[in-house]
Amino acid sequence: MITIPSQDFVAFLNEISKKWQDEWNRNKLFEAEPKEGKKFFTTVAFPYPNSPFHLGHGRTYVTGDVYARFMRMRGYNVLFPMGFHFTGTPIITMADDVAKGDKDLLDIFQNIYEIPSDVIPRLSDPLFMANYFKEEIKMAMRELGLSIDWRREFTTIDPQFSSFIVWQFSKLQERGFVVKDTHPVGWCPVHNLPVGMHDTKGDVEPEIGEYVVIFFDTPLGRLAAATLRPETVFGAVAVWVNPKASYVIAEAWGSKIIISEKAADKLKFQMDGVNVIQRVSPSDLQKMNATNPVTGREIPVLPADFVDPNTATGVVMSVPAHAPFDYFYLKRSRVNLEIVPVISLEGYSDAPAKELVESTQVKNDADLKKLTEQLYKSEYNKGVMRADILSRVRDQLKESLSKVPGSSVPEARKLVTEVLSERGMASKVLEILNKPVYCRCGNEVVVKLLKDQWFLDYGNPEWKRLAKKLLANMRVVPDEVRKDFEYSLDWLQKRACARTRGLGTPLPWDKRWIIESLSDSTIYMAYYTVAHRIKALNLHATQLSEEFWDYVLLGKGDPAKVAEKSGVALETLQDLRRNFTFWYPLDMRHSGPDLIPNHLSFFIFNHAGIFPEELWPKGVAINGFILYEGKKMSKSLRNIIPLRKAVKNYGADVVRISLTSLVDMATDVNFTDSGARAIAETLKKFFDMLDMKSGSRIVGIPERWIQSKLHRIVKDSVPLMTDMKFREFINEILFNMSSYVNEYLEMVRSESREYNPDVIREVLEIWTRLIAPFAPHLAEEMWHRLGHTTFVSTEGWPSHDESKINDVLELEHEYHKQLVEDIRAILNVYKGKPSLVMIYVHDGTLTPLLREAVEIVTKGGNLKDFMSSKRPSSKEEAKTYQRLFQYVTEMGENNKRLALLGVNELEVLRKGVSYIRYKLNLDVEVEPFTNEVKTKFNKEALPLRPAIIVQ
RNA sequence: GCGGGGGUGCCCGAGCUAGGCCAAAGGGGGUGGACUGAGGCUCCACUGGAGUAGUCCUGCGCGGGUUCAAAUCCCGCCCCCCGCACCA
Repeated sequence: MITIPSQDFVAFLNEISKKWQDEWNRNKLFEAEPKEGKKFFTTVAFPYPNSPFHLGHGRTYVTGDVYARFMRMRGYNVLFPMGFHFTGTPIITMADDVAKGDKDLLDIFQNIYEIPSDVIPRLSDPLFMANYFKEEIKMAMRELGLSIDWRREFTTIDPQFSSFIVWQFSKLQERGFVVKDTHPVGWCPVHNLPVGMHDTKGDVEPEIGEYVVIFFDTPLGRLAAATLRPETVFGAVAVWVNPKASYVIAEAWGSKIIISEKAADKLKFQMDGVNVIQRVSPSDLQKMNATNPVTGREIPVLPADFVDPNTATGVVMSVPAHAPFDYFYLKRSRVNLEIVPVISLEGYSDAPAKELVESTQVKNDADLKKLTEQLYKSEYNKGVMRADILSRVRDQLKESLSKVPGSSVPEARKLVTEVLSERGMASKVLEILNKPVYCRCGNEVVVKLLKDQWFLDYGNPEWKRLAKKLLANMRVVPDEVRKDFEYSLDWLQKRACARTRGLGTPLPWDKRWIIESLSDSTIYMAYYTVAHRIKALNLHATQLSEEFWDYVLLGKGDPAKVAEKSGVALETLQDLRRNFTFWYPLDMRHSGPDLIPNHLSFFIFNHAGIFPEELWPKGVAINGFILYEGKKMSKSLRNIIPLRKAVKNYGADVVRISLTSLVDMATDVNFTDSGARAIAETLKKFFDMLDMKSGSRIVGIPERWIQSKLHRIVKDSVPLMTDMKFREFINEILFNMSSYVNEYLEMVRSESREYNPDVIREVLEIWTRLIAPFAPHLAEEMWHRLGHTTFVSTEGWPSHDESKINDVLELEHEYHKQLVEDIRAILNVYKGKPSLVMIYVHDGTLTPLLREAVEIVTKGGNLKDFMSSKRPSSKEEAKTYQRLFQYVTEMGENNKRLALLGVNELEVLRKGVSYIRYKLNLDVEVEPFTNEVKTKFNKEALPLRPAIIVQ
């Protein structure tokens, strides 16, 4: 006996995992080279090494590996490579944080990831960090048993890879997909650098929004009022300024304008030529009137504390009919102004702001803010522009604004903005919407309009068309996410493709810029096909010119000339070309759903824009995220489980199954300790079956039954696995198969004999191969213990023996089980000590009739169809038919199929008596149903529903 | 707001595109039992309610509707999660 106690099973798993990983490695099992036969090229998005892997990272990699291993066993020449993404700023930011001694980060590195204390200080060097975590992640991948061809590993800052990226951008440039434009970004005025989410305090993404600025003329200059609701300008009856803030008269937008001093400072980041002429006090402003540019009326300038001088222009127009703030403060300052309604809203009076403020107990600005949100929302969605506003409009605007009355708020907003902007009466200013956002250095982030920024123009109609075509021909697993891709491809517009800092490749034609990380990771799968050769041949980046890549990747140019020019041997060039064309196109790419709107969409665009159609990727597979004990893993919850730790605690195979196969692909999976243990226990059960070597060689009903179950599973396995229905598959081969084995052993026991070791072996021979993609280490170990000397990882997928699938046998056994259930249900309510169970079987005279009824029901027919086919001759007969038909509609599928087979029920039952006796632990007798039985017990029997009498 | 996905029994999670095999798979947990020197192993039974008979009642977010029949189809409502850009 080699029984391994369960508590030691994990240790055992870890031991064999190491052993087989080494064996695979030694035998170069996963190093793929072009050869005759079908190929399968699969990739998973490469990791960004700014931390070790945690449990959440594992799912996609294992999912990809499971599929790779399955395809390998299906006879495909599988290439599964891996690289590392060094491009971008987060590594730099994180290294900075280490240097600064960021407490939270150090705590996580020390106490969660258990990074040695002598290593931590060295992580302040970004390159050290990237390389350190790269190795760490590689270890995790190896320990998980990923079947990767490691010869092809690279990082995105390898000079050779950079040459590839340079080539990529040249191609995009040639096609006109790279354009120059201005672009607003969050900006730190002290750093003088763009600020993204990773650079802010609390990791907030600065949201940039647009305010419309409407100019109200005054004797001193144009008061620039900023608003998110320009359509309400018809009802602007005053202009607010903050009495405590300082204002300036400045040159901007080609005229003299009045804005807050702070606004003037920030405006300089958005346009050239902003010039402060002089300060002006709020009290001076209040002495003047301003002209509403739309109505032409003179309106007062009034003080209000709620106006934030630091937001937009620091000047606000006052629309008391629709802005609760405006109404409230006008009323409080006892200014009596006309309230001009602009929007009509069902369920409200003319001036909804007034109505809301007066019907609510407004205590502070927070209350007003709530009311404002409520009102803005309903007006935006349901409001209609009033007809009478046109009468207030000054003559020269009447015609161009004539379409405003009757239109919806969003339409009116667009129209008003357009009309006013065209006439120089309005402009726009950008502002951080979720302000204040602070840079890590402590300064408040502002909006800067970057000029001469480089973009990939994903809005280019021709490019979009190609991308959509690619998607249409691509396999998407699961199919539900195809919609997300369609939406994303449609929505993408210009996207900045270069940054001013971070690791990566300089833009070939403008070296001040570094190609940004989501732009240099779109077609890198192509690089894998030759990466190992470039390394082995020690090719230098300078040799890898545009012509070189043109030939290798596109077959363009004369190889002899390219060889001469680059110094790369002709045969080498041709070999590289062969490698590329052999593996490309990519067959499958695995990723999480977070990459759909960005990386995966760019992956589609760039392939579509650079490669000919026959080299476009064939498929993507998306899997959900990971929860740990029902919760999202997060720094704040401190529930991050390092992947390597999980592998150590549960065993690689257990983690692999837990991450990939407990739920459907698209749903988030919940990793729990109890779930992982359940998987380990079940795996162990199969492992322990290796010891079941002695017994009887009888092949009876139980043997034929379990063989039928086994081969049916094998038969269903290929479609399930091909569709990546891993949950269903694991459910079948792990949990169901295990209970089939139990059932088999019970069936054997009920015959008072031993199991058949040959059958157990047959189960294990097949099972080991079926589980191999999921639990490759255990499968390998068992495969060898079964006496094989090959690797199960490269064995063929098992095929089923159709002759062993026996429907009738399975149906009959289900029938026996159903009967046991029925009897148990009776015993449940039976008072007294049962000693004997009598089963009286229907005589079979109704069987042909039953079959006809089942046939009709199966075809979707109803009682009428049945009656008209039978034409009963008496009322009595009709009643029998009706009852029988009713019975059939309520029958289970199993019995229906038995009915169609027209089996002899008495015989079937006799075959099962010993099983039923065994399960109930009671004496059971089977007899034909007779009239005497009927009168004695007042019981009926129907076909497939014998009368049961408990005594 | 726009777009996508959900709300199922103590918990997790299938099923709902093709309505009847659904009191609703599977796993976890719980209760009882078998095995055992012992068990945290394994196996068996039970795990909505009622019941001296294989049944009946209630039930799959809430409220309606279609149908002989609805977790599954239709309408309305409530709630939750994710993405919305220059960031990996």
